[in-house]
Amino acid sequence: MTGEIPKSPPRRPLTLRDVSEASGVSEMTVSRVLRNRGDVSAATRQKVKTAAKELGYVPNKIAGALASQRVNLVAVIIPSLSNMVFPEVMTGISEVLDETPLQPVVGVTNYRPEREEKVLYEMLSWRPSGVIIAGLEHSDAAKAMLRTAGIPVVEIMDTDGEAIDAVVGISHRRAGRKTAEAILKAGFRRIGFLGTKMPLDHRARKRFEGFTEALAKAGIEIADQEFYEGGSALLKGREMTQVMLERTPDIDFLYYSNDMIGAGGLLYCLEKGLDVPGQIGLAGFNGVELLDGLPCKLATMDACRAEIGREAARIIAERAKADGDDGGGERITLSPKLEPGDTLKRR
Amino acid sequence: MTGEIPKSPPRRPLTLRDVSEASGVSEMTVSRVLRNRGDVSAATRQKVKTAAKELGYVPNKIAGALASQRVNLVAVIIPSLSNMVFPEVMTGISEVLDETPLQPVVGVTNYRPEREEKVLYEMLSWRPSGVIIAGLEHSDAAKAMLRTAGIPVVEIMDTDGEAIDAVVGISHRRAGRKTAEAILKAGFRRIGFLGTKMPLDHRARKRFEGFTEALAKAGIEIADQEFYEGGSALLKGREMTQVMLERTPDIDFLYYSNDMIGAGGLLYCLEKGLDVPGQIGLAGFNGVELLDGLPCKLATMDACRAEIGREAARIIAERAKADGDDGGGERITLSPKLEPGDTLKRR
DNA sequence: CTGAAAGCGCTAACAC
DNA sequence: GTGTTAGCGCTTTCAG
Repeated sequence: MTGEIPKSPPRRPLTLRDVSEASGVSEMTVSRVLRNRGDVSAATRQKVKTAAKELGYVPNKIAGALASQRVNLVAVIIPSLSNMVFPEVMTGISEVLDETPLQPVVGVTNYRPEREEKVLYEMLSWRPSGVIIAGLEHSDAAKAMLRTAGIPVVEIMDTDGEAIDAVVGISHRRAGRKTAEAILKAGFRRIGFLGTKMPLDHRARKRFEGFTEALAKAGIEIADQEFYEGGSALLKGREMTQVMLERTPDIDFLYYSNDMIGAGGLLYCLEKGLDVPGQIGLAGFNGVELLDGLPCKLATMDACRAEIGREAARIIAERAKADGDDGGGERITLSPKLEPGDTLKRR
Repeated sequence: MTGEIPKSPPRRPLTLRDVSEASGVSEMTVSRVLRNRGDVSAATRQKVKTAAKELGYVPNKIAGALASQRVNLVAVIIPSLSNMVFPEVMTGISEVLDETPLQPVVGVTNYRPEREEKVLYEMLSWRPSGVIIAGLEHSDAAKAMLRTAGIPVVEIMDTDGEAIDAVVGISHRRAGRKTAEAILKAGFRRIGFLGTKMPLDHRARKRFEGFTEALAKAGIEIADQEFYEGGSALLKGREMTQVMLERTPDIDFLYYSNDMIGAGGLLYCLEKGLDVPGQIGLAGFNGVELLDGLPCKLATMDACRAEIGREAARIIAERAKADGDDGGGERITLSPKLEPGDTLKRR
């Protein structure tokens, strides 16, 4: 396509040696300058820096990592980027790692265990300094890899279960329970559940279990339930709500497994002119920012996403600094607050 | 904290040599088996595979990459994860790269050039097989790095400007222009603009420029404008809309620089009982899925996000396979379609 | 089909 | 302060 190459760009990437020759300083000293390591006289330091900049030298971290047996990468393995939850976790992680030499590298599993296993294998083969991974449920092979990797592992989001090493999260069972208790206390009795079909979203499942368990304790059963898969969550929330209200007209509360479908349901109820929460109450889960812009505030429970990211990163950073000679097995359980908004309190 | 280590996990990660000794096969042959390279007898192949699995060997890609001078990583550099747009681009990229040995690695710049420069430097130091980077505006240093890296570079999202190598995107100037033309054609005349304050979001700026340019051609000026920064976009859209409607009551159209604030504005107008689009028309930009769940469909223009990701990945993948001996400089301009929805056509 | 030798580009550990 | 010498764990190349 293109005729001839204009200015021939160096086909071979530059090496330390090139900088060494250009500056008349030994490779070793160049290396020292570029890493701010050891004492180098201001004069040579300057010479080297100039030469490196002029050549446009970019160090080869591959060689550096192999020689030093140190990789400043943290593997972050999450199920998805497309709901607002994981980007916020990432924000928390970056916030902390930005203060350190560590750098996050993200892998996405799409909630599929085989995929998780593969992504994990791939990332571990780069010998990262630590792993932050969503959830406590992993294939046996994945668990084995994490255990034998010999690096800090922080499982995040969920604390209901056995951890491999450290954990930072909330109890989703408890979150479900607390929400149910608040709903009952507000006087609602005919309660419907709306959620994702995903059998692999263990956290949604645990919330559901905690929820039904608390209802059962009060002698109440879910009055109706509806699940969805794919598509626009807002639209699905709207549609499922319509279906449920038509199928079970005497229902007086709708618990959504996430805020997005909850928001869709809320918009639907409002459009239909239903009295919220007089006639029907609603609650979601996550505490997404989006809710602030809705006509009325959906009850929700903040999942502490940024905080979880920050804590997980802090654990990795501390252990990376301590270089393995300290403990491990930290367990941090955050307590999500129920935010009743305008859709839960019966007036 | 922990007492004594239970089963001592191998402090030293396993090497090819460990597998070699365990299987009684030379390192070289083990390497061949593990990479499916060259001919190896079924018998030894089996021996090696078993040994590797039993030991839980994970190859060291650092050493592999250094030796082979090949890294199957693609650097993807984007401004943000927290609006729906880049996650969708990522989806497109993954979709294509999943069929190849290449793997995307994401870096986030938060719309800051210094940050972009640093992230780019960091990623290039891992010697990736290609770079996909958002936008055409980069610091001189960043441009120099991209040019001298000697790997395929695809700049995405935007085609209004000079490219370093390949480009895949839409013309945001044209998008702004087309939207303005449609608005004028529908009969609106007192038009307000609402957007982000970010001076560094060049694509939003170009849309704005194209928009005002098309209006000017019809002898019309923006009647009012309002900008925001940070916070919940939905809420900001609502607030800005209120401000503008109060300040400029005779306004008859609101053009939002993104769908999220547009959705907030739409909800506000609907709540106020305004006749949309009879009394006031609205339009956003991006074509986010969320709009499907709104009470009425906001006019928008699809930014072809997934498609852009797919095309960019395809270019990198093809050139990686061709190993540099082919062209470069591809230029793909996608044409976003205006989706008039329910808020643009005057009835 | 299998193995031995020679690096990949850098840094740790010592000399000077 | 600065230079020298060995590798890091793998793959390339070339011999059997």
